[in-house]
Amino acid sequence: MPAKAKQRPVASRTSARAGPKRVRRSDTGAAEIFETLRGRIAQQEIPPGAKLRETDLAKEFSVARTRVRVALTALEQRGLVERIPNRGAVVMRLDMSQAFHIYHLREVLEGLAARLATENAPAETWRAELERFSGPMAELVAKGELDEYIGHYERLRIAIIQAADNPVLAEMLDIVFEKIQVLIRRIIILPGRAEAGRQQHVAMLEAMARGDAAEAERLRRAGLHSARLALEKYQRYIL
Amino acid sequence: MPAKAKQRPVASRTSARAGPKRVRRSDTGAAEIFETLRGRIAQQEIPPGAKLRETDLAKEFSVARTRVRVALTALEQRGLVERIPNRGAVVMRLDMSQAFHIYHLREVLEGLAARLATENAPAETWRAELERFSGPMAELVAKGELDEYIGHYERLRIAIIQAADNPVLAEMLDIVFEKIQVLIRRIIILPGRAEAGRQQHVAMLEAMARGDAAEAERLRRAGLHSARLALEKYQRYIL
DNA sequence: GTTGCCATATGTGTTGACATATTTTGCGGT
DNA sequence: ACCGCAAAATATGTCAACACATATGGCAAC
Repeated sequence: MPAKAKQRPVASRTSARAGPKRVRRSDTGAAEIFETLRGRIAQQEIPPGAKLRETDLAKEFSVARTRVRVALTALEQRGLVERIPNRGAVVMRLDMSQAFHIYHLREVLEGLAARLATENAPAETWRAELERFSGPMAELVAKGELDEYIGHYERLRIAIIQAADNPVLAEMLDIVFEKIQVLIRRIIILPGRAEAGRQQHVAMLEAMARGDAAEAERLRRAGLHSARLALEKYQRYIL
Repeated sequence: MPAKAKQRPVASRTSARAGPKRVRRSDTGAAEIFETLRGRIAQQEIPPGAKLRETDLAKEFSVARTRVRVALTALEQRGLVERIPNRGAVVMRLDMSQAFHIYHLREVLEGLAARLATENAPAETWRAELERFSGPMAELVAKGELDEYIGHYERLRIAIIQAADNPVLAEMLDIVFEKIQVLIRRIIILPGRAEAGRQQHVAMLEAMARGDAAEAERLRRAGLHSARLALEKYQRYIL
């Protein structure tokens, strides 16, 4: 029974990755490369369609190409890059149909997370968040302070997933989230979307604060459903 | 510039893997090793806790160790094996808590699949399956012909996922399914479970045949919920 | 000036040897 | 007999060179 050694030496880039950083990897060092590239891809530091050359990456990270290769294999398995034989790895492009597919998934996965979180955590847990979303957040929205808004949004999302206490679910949400991270910023700026999302979160948090797990799930799903409809309506302005 | 069509030799294997066999791989040949090992692990041909030695596998498949390594990396990413530095890869053991976590996921994922399938496919699609589950299948259950029962069960599940037409969802269901494949056989033999499952499928198919997507989702979720309860009740007899 | 072909260059895929960590074996002491 | 320690054996991790496929650029023909 090997106790897992905590290792996360470098990598802290500008990126404020919030999700569960624990990724099943063992190959020494390759994990860092994987994480770094994953972050860059998720934030479109490396744009979709860009080629990732093994030799370049090997030089940049000062490692042998083998490790880069392992990292690329991992990225490929996660669906972040596509590897074409003898031609290299290109960053996956997110088309609209896939975005919808992912939103359907988010709907049920985050709904489940909300339900489990409500069931597992004491109801008081959500009081503070509820007040934040009721009061201060409304101002942030009104003032258009979207960065801070997104920050709180993210924190709540993480808290819910942690409270849900289901590692398999957490991993899957991580996989879908890293693919659409960039989309979220574009959806939030859609007309009325930020305020709508805030109100939906307030409603959900009220259900959670009173321990109504089924209703929390229903409301979370409804929220993401409406986000998907907004995406559909304004898709020409987004992608 | 002529676009070259890439054709990949489809590895037909003895194992009757039913799920979407399309796995994002590019490294030549490693895909076959991956698929083979995946099948063996899913069916417990290789038991949980067993060590997978790279050198042995390399000899068995007559390939260099590198390719085995790539395959093992893929298996690791899928959560089928755990790689311990300098000690090798061992087949993941499924403990009860993880089984419950996965069942929670199945509940929402297959529920979503049922809903989408109902929305996408014409209602008549499900007539034949409905009749099969209403009539012949009842006899199979009564006679204890569980192999054939499971076969039809599987076919329907695949058909629903295909009709749902959501590749991301299909992939995730594949990931969770390969982990608990063996559990399903053990659950089905629990007292009254086979017949209960059959009736639940009939109810769901009726909803699907009348195009009631929301109800189909609800019923599928209810079915898997009760399966999870059975698993919980009889867990001492299963693991 | 444009098109098709061939040589060169770049980058990926593969291999085998080497380095390092772990497990096993064997020996001697208590 | 039983432990402990050390050395051999075994298996994994790493690397650098080689083989092969694809893209690039120049040159000749029209």
